[in-house]
Amino acid sequence: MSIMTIGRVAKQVDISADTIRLYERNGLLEEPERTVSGYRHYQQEDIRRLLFIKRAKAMGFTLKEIKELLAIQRTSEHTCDDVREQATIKLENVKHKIHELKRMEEALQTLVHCCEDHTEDQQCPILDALEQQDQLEVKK
Amino acid sequence: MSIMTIGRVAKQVDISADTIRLYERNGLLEEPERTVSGYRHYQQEDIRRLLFIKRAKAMGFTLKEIKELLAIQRTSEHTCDDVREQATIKLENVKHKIHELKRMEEALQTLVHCCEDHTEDQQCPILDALEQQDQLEVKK
DNA sequence: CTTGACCTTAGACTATAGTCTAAGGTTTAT
DNA sequence: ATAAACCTTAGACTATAGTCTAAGGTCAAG
Repeated sequence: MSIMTIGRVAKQVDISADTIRLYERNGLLEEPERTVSGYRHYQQEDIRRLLFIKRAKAMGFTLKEIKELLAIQRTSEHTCDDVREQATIKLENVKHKIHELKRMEEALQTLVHCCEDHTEDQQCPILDALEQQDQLEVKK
Repeated sequence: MSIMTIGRVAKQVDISADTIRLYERNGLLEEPERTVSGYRHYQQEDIRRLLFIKRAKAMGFTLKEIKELLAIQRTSEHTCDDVREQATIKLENVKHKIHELKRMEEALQTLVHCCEDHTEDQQCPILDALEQQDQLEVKK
C-alpha cells in the first residue's frame, strides 16, 4: 500500500489514532481522502496541522481556540480584513499570555536565586514574588 | 459579622464559591478557619492564592501543576535544595512555553502584515509561518 | 420574628478532551 | 490461506474542572 494511514501518522506525530479521528470530527482536521476500502489517507499538510495542534495545546489553547487559529488561514471564505482582524485578536491574546508567563518566569527565577543565597528563615514565597504584579492585575 | 465569607471572596476574585470549595478539596487552598456556625473565614493570603491560581490557569497550567507551583513555597517540609530543584524544573517549563508562544506571536504578526500588504492570491497561512520551527521541533 | 440573602454538605450533572471496546473488514507476511 | 497487524464505526468509559440542586442552618434588616 505505502500510503499515509492513520496509524503511521499517529506514530509520526505522537498523537493517538483515536485522537486524530476526534480532531477530524471536531473540524480541526479536514476529512482526508479515503482508499477504496475506506482507509483514511493523509497528506504532508495534515502532519503539519497535527503538529501545530499539539504545540498550541501545550500553550494552553483549547481545541475550539485552535480551530479558530487554524481557520484564520482558510482565506477562501474570509476577506483579508477578516483575517487581519482575527489574527490581531489572537495576537493580543498571545501577547498577554507571554506577559503573564514572563512574570511567572521572574518569580521562579527569584525563587531559584533566593534559595541559592538563602538565609536561615527565608521562606522563598512564590506568592510574594508575584504580589507586586498581582496588585497591578487587580487594578486593571 | 464583617468577616471574609466565601461569597465575598468569590466576588472579589471573580471565581465562583463552588470553585473555591473545589480548590480547597483539591488541596490548592488550605482549609480556612471556620466561624462557630461553620462558615469559612478567609484571609488576605487566600485572595492572593486565588488570583495566582486564576492567572496560572490562563497560562495553561492544570490544577495539578498549579498545586505543585504553590507547593514550592511551603518550605517547612522542603529543603532549600528541593525548592531550587522544583523551581528550576518549572522554570524550564515556563521558558519553553514562552518560546513556543513567541513563535505563535511571530506567525500571527506575519499574518497581520501579510494581509496589510496583500497581493491578489496570497494565502496568509499560519501553518507556513510556523513551518520552519515545526521542522526543528520534529528533529529534536 | 420572619424574610431574604447568605452559608453548609452531598451528590448529581455538564463540557472538554480524550481513551477504550466490540464487532467487523483489509492488508501484509509467512 | 491464514495469522498478525492494521483499518472502520458506534458507543461506552475516563479524568479534569467545574456547575447545579436539594435540604437545611445562619445572619442582617425591617
